[in-house]
Amino acid sequence: MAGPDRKPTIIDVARLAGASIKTVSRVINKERYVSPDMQERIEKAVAELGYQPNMMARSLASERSNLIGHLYGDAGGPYTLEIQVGLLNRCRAHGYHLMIEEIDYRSPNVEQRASAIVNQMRLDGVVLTAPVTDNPIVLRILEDAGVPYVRVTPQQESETSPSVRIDERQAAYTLTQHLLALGHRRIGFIKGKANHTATILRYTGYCEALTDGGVAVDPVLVEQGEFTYASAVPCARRLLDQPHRPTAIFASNDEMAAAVVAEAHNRGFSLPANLSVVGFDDTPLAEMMWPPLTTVRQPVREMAETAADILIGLLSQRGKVDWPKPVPHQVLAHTILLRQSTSRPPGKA
Amino acid sequence: MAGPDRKPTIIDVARLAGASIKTVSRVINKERYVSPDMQERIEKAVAELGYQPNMMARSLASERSNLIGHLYGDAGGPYTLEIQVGLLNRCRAHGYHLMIEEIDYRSPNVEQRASAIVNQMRLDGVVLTAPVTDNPIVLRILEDAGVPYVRVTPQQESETSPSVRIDERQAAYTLTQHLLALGHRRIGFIKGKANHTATILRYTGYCEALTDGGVAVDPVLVEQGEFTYASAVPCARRLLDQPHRPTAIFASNDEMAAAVVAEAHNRGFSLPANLSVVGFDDTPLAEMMWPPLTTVRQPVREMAETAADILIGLLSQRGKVDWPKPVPHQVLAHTILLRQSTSRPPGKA
DNA sequence: CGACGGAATGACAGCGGTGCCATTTCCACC
DNA sequence: GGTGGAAATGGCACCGCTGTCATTCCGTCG
Repeated sequence: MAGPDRKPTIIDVARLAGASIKTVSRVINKERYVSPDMQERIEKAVAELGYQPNMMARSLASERSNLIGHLYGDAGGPYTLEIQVGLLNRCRAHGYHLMIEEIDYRSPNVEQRASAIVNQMRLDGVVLTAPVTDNPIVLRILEDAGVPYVRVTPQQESETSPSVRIDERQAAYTLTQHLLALGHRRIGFIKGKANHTATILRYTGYCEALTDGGVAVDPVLVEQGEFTYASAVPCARRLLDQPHRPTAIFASNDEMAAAVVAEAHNRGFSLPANLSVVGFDDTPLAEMMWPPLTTVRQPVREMAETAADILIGLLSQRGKVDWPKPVPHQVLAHTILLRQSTSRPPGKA
Repeated sequence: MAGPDRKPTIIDVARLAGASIKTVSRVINKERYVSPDMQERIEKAVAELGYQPNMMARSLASERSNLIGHLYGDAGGPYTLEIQVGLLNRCRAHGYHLMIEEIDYRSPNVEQRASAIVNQMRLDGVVLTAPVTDNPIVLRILEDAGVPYVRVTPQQESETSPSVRIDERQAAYTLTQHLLALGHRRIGFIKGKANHTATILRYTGYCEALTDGGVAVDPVLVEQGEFTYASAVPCARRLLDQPHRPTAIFASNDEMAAAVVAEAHNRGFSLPANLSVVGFDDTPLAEMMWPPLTTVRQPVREMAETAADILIGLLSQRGKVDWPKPVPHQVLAHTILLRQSTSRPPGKA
């Protein structure tokens, strides 16, 4: 109980176990060439002292920080949170710690900030989520610093870094087909934020499904939103107030779908009888709203876990060449969730 | 362009600027006693080399990690995310980095894990959110390690650590009063997870308001939920299927309120005409559902920012006694948000 | 004019580990 | 019995920075 007040160091352990610090280090790091006897003595000493290796010292000496960073752009949403949960799961399992950094990708000093994050903290690896995934400055900094990174993004697969995604185009295609199959012909669409890759892919899927189904894409039925509830309200209004209004609306994410639903309720429509609505993402909101929303589930958590696995897998074999060729790309399965916000269009019972 | 390949160190800067590394260190740390001339030379050298101090080395030498941890229990929800956004804001502003760690407070090795997090990473300070705030093991470890922490929790204020909260009892009281003022007399209540402090306080506020308003608390109208949508579904059913059913329902959080709303819709009720519903927290869901939910807004982000401020404020004056006496406790203002899920009870127009 | 105090700078020893390179011990094998 | 090599251990420099304690260089003051 007496003993020195400060935290025990490896030296204390070595002394107590009657070994050299180097040998203690070996035990801590599970290296080979330690006799069972010695190992036991050292482990006992560690336990007795409650010794915990100092990460800082470890990192300094070994050039490995055991830190993984999550760089993301828009603070918000359940998406980011799910990503973190997934990352955390894997980090914990593999002895890494997670450092999260929001980065304003529009700000003029992204460069400075990204560089500070990466270089000062000496992150071992980084996971990027949209829209940071598309920022060339950030990517360059990571490349320059030689920090491996994995991107979680629906974007075009790249030669230089691994990525994890679902097939967003296909998902949107299938979801649109579902509406067509129900008999809808006038299907409104609310796009996401301009320039986001997801926006483009989801819209493409919608267009292709219509075309393949023999329905022309009508620009009057396409609105530009920004992935937020508020942004979708005016879109929903314009769509619903048209004289010849759509019988179904495909919103590019669940939040915007919620806005459509709210506007429909406001007008006294009964859903889905008067109007079918579908969203995208399957955020918690989707099943909490009324009627529960037909949408497509993106396995966000699994995607994050996969990203972490790829990253950690690489880190563990560092010293090799940069990336295995070809660079790994994972496409995870999505799920179309048919809930109660869709039905046959009015008059086509 | 040529130059050494490795990242520049303080030594390179010193050499280039013709100064000692100690002086460079002074400039980096904005210490006093550096001549303007010297300062300029060094800053120029730093810029030229793109020098970034190595946090690991810094931490090791200075015994300060510039790391703040967020320890939380239940992965989920917009709450955790908002907290992180708030913390991140402050961390960024003050040069700290945020390390997030989920900790399973029920697991048998909480102790080991909490200790590992705190001691290995040498966190400078920690912010706790419920329900980790109430875990004596974790608290003890923090105390033992001498790591200052701030709790974001409605719980009883403690002598030993600062806290940030809103007056949950009062908020619930006011919200209940609102329902009473509208003319409701049979007001159902769905409690949160047992043993959570918030659960108790919200329920207490409800009971007190009823009593003060001359209405007896009817146990038939009180259900036990767990703060989740799913847990509230059966509660809502029991409440709504009673022969003499309540005209209003107070759910202990927004998610559970959403469940009530969904069940009401299922029964073809029109809201709020047939049933008033209120929630608690003002999660994004509250304004995205239909009808938009009357609830009480907890300024979660500000609470996190306040917690961070308290913590950082303390860290900056380290070397003093532990905590200033008395330990700071902040109570932030909540806001009752009257939206469209409440109205006079049927028949009392 | 010498003493003295503050400003400006530097030397050097750690902080607590790991990497690299001995060194010692112990066998197996010829 | 000599020898080569793997197993087991230790010594020590060093990772990149800060804390502590000189040291130098003034300007001021009695």
